[in-house]
Amino acid sequence: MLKLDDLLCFGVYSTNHAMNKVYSPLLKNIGLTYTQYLVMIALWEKDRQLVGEIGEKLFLATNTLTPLLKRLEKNGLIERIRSKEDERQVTVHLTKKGKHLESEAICIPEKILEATGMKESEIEVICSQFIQLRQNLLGHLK
Amino acid sequence: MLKLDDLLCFGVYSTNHAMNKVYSPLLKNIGLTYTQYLVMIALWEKDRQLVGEIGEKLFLATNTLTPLLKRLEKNGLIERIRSKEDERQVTVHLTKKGKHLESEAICIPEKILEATGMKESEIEVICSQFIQLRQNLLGHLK
DNA sequence: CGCGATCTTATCGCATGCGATATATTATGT
DNA sequence: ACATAATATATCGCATGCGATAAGATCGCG
Repeated sequence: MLKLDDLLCFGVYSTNHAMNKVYSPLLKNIGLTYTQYLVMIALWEKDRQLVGEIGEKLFLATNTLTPLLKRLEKNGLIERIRSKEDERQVTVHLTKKGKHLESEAICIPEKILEATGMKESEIEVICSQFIQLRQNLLGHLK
Repeated sequence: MLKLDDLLCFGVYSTNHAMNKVYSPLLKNIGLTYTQYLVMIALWEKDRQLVGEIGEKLFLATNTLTPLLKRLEKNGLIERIRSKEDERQVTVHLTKKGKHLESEAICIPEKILEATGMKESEIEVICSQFIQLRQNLLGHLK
């Protein structure tokens, strides 16, 4: 018989939800949704990226990203500029406001760490297990 | 500096996505979405549950569940019946078609196990760590 | 050169999730 | 008994995710 609590997928699913619930109030303070936060982190790491580059890092396609990026643009955090060399491509870059937001976001990870109730060393182990599992799953799809 | 790959949350988020990608074709065969699958598992475990009971197990509120349950009802897998003793409550129970669907779903977990590329013993350890993390996060919210 | 294949982004429809609010019913305190 | 609070479900609006498809630009091959 199928049991909910025995399913790895439900462990991942429900943990993801819990993570979102913890992030939600923190991100609300800086006016971002969770996915928008991930996009901003990608851009803080490296400014001026193509839509496709961002998608590759976040495992998201343009059907999710294009509307999301338009909302970030409307909020004045990024700009989307279609490339002149190759007009298929759209480069995303941070505005001054978008760059400045990083200083407000920088305190979030420690609050999350606290909420996990785990030591940093434990987190590292669990995180690498997640990544391993993710790679196995994605590898199996090919 | 914030780095995407160091964030536990992104590990959970992206693994959840990968899990969904693996499940998607399997669930399409039996005509369920992933969340619908979770609801059905809850009902296969125990038929006749209140909307609220299902929500508690899946960590979902009625704003998600009510429309989802209506779709399952429209597809003939469940019935929703408002209780006569307490007319605030709605009991969800499986139809014959809904019960029968379990036999088609029963083969899914082994396919998922294969896709994880891990041994069952490993899965158990990882899964319990996820659940521990989830409990910590949820406990921190109170 | 020309034209079909490929690439890059955008659009559409549907199903979650969830904060906020509404509605109806039951419980409670005086 | 009756006003009020608490409970259970439903509705609404918005932001993802994603399969399918479209639109436009570039590439590649004959």
